[in-house]
Amino acid sequence: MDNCCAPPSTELETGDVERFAAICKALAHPARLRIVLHLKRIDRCICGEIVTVLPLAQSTVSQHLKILKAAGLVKGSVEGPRTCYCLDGEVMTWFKQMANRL
Amino acid sequence: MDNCCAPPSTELETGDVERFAAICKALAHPARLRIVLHLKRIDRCICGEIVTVLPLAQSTVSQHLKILKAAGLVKGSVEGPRTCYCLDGEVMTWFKQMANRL
DNA sequence: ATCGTTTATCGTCGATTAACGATTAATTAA
DNA sequence: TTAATTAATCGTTAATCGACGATAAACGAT
Repeated sequence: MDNCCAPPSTELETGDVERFAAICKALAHPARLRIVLHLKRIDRCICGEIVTVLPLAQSTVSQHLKILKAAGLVKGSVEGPRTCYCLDGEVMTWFKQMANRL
Repeated sequence: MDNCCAPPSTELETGDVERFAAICKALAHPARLRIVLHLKRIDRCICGEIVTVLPLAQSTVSQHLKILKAAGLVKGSVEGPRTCYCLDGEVMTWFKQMANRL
């Protein structure tokens, strides 16, 4: 209505709102946040290692990883009997940019 | 363990993780995100106006505002029979800073 | 082919969330 | 004082979440 020529901070698209909310939802649990922070620190690791770090059952950790993956924050690649997880840098960056527009 | 002298991005405190997760939870609903965006645009407004903007019942909007207030993102001041809401800039800033550390 | 390791999925349970209408409380206007 | 306006709270309902143990699936090693 008035910021027709504002370059840095235009209004968020409708789809962006939904996606940002979905990512927030994935990050809204302390255990999942810790998983993300752990993956940031060590870059990549398998599910089993996360299980040793968190006070949660293996199935619960697997569930949290599934949620993070569904939100796009995390990528998983099967390597033999194990699965290696890492952050998706692009999605992380997108999230931060959106957060900065709030 | 190795970043003993890294100035910009030290590890998050335990309490910070909890708080960040709690704020994410508050932002994890599209309606609440829209409320935050609306408050950013118009700076401050009463509950009734938000009701006209969102396709939700008055009681539902009031609940969402309560959740945003509990998370610290929003402040409300009673002005006669109505309540005026606005964002808490400091909390918003804290959230963005934490997000940038992910 | 079988065993051990690792991870994902299933089923269950209690707790929490989201939404609504109805009601109550607070305040202004008539 | 009464009526109208505005917002918060209550009570209910269906749906979702979070956690777990048990089980199944995938794979490497023997």
